[in-house]
Amino acid sequence: MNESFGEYIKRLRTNKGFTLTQLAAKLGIDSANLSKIENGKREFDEKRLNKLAKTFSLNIEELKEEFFSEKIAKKIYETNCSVKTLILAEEKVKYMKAKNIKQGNLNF
Amino acid sequence: MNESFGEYIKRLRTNKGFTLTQLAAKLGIDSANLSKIENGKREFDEKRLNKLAKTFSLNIEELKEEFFSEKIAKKIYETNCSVKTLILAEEKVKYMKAKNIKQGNLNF
DNA sequence: GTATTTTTGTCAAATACTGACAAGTCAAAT
DNA sequence: ATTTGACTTGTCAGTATTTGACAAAAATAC
Repeated sequence: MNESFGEYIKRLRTNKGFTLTQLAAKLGIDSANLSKIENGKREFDEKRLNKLAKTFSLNIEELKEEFFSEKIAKKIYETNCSVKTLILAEEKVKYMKAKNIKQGNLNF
Repeated sequence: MNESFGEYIKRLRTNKGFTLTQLAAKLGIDSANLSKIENGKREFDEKRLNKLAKTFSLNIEELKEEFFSEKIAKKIYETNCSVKTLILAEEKVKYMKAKNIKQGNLNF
């Protein structure tokens, strides 16, 4: 069990026997774009998560986990950061949360 | 020791007794923008990291750690994800690396 | 072979980001 | 009270990035 979000969608789609065109229609996008999404050349738009969940009867929370973990993974991958950097990042998140709870804003 | 990247810059600057205008000039930006950066309302452009390091005689690697950890932290914060999601993300990073070493591309 | 499915290239439109400028607040000095 | 300097905020045009659509090519199935 290890795959990109695109591969995840592709697996769901083929398991159900859908073509790109069929699923794309359900999601409200072009089949060419869906192809790119599955192959990691485009991003899946967050606003379509609900349609995706509905189509495959997925728990929306689990789906979001899959989706957001991908976003974070990309960031980690693209910055090519070390474990040390990750730990620092988690500390910063705590700091952000503490600060924004106090101040009630979203600045960061 | 816990601060945002903006606060980090501000601390460096004030410790040296620089004004916004002075540091901004060294970095090649407007003082108004530097103010926004320090207050978390703008992003610091990666291409200016070297000038920043030089100005304050910082180790560029440590500076990058500070910089990239912030980027990752923001992603984590903005997706409001759980620890579980983070663990999943790290697995995905491993997967990405393994896959792209094999395939030699950067698609994800 | 043809038909269907998938992938790729390209483009304009939409979106987001950047740096600069002007105008604003504020505190300290005179 | 006015001026000065440091900092902050709002706005805006220019830039860069991302998006969805269409056409065409490539791969797969029949």
